[in-house]
Amino acid sequence: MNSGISIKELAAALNLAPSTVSRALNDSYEISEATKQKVINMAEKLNYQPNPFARSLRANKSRTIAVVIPERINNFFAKVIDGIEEIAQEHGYHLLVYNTHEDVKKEKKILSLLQNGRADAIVMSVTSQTSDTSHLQKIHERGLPLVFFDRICGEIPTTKFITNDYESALKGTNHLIQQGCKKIAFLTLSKDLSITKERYRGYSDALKMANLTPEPTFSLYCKHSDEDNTELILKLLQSENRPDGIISSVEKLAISTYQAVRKTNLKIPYDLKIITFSNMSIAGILNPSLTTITQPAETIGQECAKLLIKKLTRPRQPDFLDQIIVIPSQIQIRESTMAR
Amino acid sequence: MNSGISIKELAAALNLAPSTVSRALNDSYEISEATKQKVINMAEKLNYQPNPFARSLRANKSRTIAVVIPERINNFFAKVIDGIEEIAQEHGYHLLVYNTHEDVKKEKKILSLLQNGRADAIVMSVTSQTSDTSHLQKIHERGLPLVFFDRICGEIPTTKFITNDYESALKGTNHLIQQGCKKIAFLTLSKDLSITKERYRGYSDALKMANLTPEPTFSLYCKHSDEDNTELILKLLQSENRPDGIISSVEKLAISTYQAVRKTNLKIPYDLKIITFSNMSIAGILNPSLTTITQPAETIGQECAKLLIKKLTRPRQPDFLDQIIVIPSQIQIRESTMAR
DNA sequence: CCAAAATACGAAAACGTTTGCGTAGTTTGA
DNA sequence: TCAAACTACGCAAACGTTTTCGTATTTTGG
Repeated sequence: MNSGISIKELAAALNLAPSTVSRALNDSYEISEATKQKVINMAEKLNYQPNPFARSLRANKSRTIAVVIPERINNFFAKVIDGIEEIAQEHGYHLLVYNTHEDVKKEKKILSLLQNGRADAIVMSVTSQTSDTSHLQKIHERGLPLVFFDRICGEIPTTKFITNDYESALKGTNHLIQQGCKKIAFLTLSKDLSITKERYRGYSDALKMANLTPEPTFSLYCKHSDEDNTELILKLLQSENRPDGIISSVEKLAISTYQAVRKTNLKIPYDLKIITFSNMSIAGILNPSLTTITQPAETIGQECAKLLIKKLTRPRQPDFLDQIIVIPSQIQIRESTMAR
Repeated sequence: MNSGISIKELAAALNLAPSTVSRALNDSYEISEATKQKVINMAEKLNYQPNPFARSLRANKSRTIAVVIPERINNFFAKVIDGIEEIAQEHGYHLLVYNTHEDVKKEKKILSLLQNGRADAIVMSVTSQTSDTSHLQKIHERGLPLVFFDRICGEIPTTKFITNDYESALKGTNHLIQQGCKKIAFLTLSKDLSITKERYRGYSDALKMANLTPEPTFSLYCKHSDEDNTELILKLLQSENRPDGIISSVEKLAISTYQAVRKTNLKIPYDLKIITFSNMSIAGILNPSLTTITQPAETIGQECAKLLIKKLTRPRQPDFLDQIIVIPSQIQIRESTMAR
């Protein structure tokens, strides 16, 4: 299989002890320059590659970060991972990536697997089903560095990275109001999600500030397949007292809304305006083009990774502060929220 | 850090030898049922988690598969990884995922890192820059199981999984011809890519069969940013002898085409018809909706993983055959290729 | 009833690193 | 000049598993 040579064989080829070779390769001050050069040259010549598992076993470090996301076919999460990977690679760290598929059972299973030290740290965004957080608590209590992003878990005292969910939702809703909307609906995945709560707060406060009352039926909690969501939204659009504006908490519900609108006689933005949290690059070529609240995905990933790397690579770092770091989104206004 | 208990401590708690505990946990026939139960119960009670690095070191296996892709923000690759992960998880395998960002230098660096046995196998899709394949050859010669999908490397004698690129491109081009196109352009990334060659062959043969001649200027090789691509396509569309049909080898060039068309007076499908290889779920809500050749992404991932797992989990498996396994795409006809 | 086989477990080595400790040989310092 | 310090390296243990080999005890069989 992995027929590489070991440090013993390398040492034998040099008539040196393995310990000397190890120190030479690790640039120890105890080894003379001459010897170091010899070792390095021979290592190059024989293509010596240190066995990562022996290293990990010895050092109790894996140089690996686990990333746990609820969805892979998602521009936001993909970009976050790109950001994490960028920083991780700079420091020689590898990424184990796990997709929970929005399934809390899978999330628990995966976190359980990660208890054994396979990864030095975990960066994750929880499932829309995650309300019981004992599995997360267990990981944190075990001392495994854990940070959250986007869909965070408030109960765990660690650092979380999010965008300005409240403010963006407030601004987004305000934008709809300014464009003339009176009956604004809020689309999201699950009540349990941190982002749902914050974004709903922003939505709700914006309505109140405009002396509009948030109707209960205008908050749509979608959990199922894209088809089911489209159906739900269609029903809302066909109801007697239909909304004239929509703010969507996640990208795919905006897509479902476009799908649903196609089955009606409604026209965006004339009969219905819509704004969504989204990292779609193609929002601009939808017809009508889609107004988005663009989350700083890569930056979030980079910041997560930077924090982890700092903790993992420097000696005696303190535990992560129980804090929420906010990186603001940018609203891109397009046709879907044009005033008539 | 990872303050779990070791098998020694577990053995001590049971007044047994570590070897006995190990055998008990691995359900060895040499251990009595009574002892097995005791061990299992105590392991549960003390939350014993075997150290994966000790195992890997001992067994020279990592239970890890490396996935190397050129782009993460891409529905096709995301779905393939989902497929790989599904099968891998069923067999207790973990996924290290690397994004080369279409950069062959990064590809080389990553493959170099993978030489040390960190992963038991590699499944990858090469960069659009990959023409020299020595780094891939080296991995293969080292005996590390390696399979390719989609963007394959013909020089390496191993198993490759692709879709019916030639046939799909042929059918897709034929479809354009049937819908009335006379001047059909072909968009792709790089001449070096396997998929480019096959899909171009299909495109070219379809033209010949219809007594049309493929014009050199109608083959667009895009390498740069989305903006540059849009510019390139725009120039093509504004040229004197502009195409009336486009078949795009990759999703994002179809998107760029939509972007470019927006800057002209052309109307899809009246002035220009377009079909593309794509795994976008939202092809249907583009305006006009986009005719696609949908690759069986999940299946490709699953098949890659199945093949690898078979080799990794069964004793004395032969090396992968030097063969290409074809899983057909499905053409979904939508508005973008409607006849006038 | 006793040799042979089967059962159930333990001791120790091995996987490939890194590192604490020991030590020749050399250099330093008063 | 001679003890002290330093230089440059080797020995061996340790990380946590799994597995080979060995063996005491029990069971089987003729």
